[in-house]
Amino acid sequence: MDSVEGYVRRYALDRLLSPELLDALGSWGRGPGELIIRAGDPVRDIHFFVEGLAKVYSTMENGQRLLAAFYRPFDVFGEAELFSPQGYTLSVEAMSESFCLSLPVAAIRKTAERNGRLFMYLCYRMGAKLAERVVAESINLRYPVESRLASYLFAATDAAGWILGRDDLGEIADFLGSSYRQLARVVRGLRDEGILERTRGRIRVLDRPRLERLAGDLYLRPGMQLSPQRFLEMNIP
Amino acid sequence: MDSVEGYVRRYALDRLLSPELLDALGSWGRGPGELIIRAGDPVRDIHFFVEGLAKVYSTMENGQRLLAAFYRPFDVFGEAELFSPQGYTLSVEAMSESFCLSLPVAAIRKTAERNGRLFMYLCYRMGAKLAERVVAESINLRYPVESRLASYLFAATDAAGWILGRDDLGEIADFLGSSYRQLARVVRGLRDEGILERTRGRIRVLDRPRLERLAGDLYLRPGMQLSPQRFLEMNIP
DNA sequence: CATACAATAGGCCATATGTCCTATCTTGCG
DNA sequence: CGCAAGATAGGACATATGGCCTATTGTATG
Repeated sequence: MDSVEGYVRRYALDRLLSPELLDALGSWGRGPGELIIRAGDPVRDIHFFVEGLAKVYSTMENGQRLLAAFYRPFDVFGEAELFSPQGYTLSVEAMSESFCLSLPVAAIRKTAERNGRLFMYLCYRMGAKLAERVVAESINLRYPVESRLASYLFAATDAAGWILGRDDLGEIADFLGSSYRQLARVVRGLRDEGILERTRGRIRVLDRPRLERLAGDLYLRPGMQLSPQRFLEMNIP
Repeated sequence: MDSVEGYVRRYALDRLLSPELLDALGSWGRGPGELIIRAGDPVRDIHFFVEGLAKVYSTMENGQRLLAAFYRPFDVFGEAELFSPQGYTLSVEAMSESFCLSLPVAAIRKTAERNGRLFMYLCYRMGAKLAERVVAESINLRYPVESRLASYLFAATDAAGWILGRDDLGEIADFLGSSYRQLARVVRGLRDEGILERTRGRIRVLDRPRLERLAGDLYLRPGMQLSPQRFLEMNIP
């Protein structure tokens, strides 16, 4: 973990934000399992995600959830709701020790005229997120639960194969839009094939390469994303 | 159909765009079944959709498609790819006589510093589209083909119940992420219940209220969208 | 340690959907 | 008119998935 100034430098936020906005930056951390954003809460800030691993999901009226994506730094949360009076659409949950810089929406609105670069970056980032959603949607709809579980495990396990965060099978079924029953079947199938093992109720991935081949390449498509610095270099003459 | 100036006035584009960008506006129309945007084409313009009905879909490597949304004026197409070097992500197809104003990306980049309002509006619109995608995704994943077909028909039929555009059952199955076989079964079910009829291969909706109840409320959620004018009024002091 | 509760494991059956195949129907064209 | 290509209708069967239920295991708590 670094200081606010350290993160500002690391991600060139001083080239993205006007001085007033730099002054308005707050900062805070969350531990595994804690919420960074709760869907439905009023939108007071947008958040720059600078440290950790987070998952993003929606919650339907009946309480069912659906995993949207995993995010790693650098990224932005809550920007989609910048002009929405409805509150946050998605919940964001830390899966490891995480750290954010927050920027009050009120400050953004007040200084909008002087922060064209921020809006350009947000346009870039939201455009990319839209494209990601389309890919994820196609895959979610057409691939079996096995592929979706493989994607989930591929993105959400550490090097030793243990799942990050504290989700049990029920939670994972929920996130994947599957039933507990079906997920249990699929887990057994993967276990029988030696791709993972279950020790005291915990899932551990044994054969990461094979898991990747099963995964529909859903989450965490790597390297497609520009930091603010690279974005500015490529788009501001 | 109106003149470019007429549309500019109608949607207050002169308050959204700098004079250089207003001058750079082009215009063109498309008939039913014609493409407004072809996925993969290089991104030369963003498009303001001012007249007609259009559907937006993605195409996967294997040729399968997936319907993303139906759009009516006012809306923007191609803005998600404004900063993307990858070409358009989605295809947009006119379903009725349609008309667009196009704005060259090169002109936007050149005048970016003077067009903060455009970027703000695009942030607003993309944020809303992201939220829509999340809702559509949950519904697509958890609702049966029957609901998705109901949504499709609800959004894509005229007052007399005839389907707009020239899609046959095969195309619709493709768009809904279903098989032809399953879609045919579902169509028969709806026909047996008197919700629609089939005359010489054409589908016609008979009982729109019942169809709406079946639909997962997927496409065309109404009234949630601000024109540029209303957006500016609410967000620019 | 004993109990209670939550999570896991898996049987059983119904439904939704996909794949393959064949017959019928439409439509454009010679 | 009569044929050929494409679209539609539907049977037969396999797979994916969901819902319900029961037994077992793990864990927290008194």
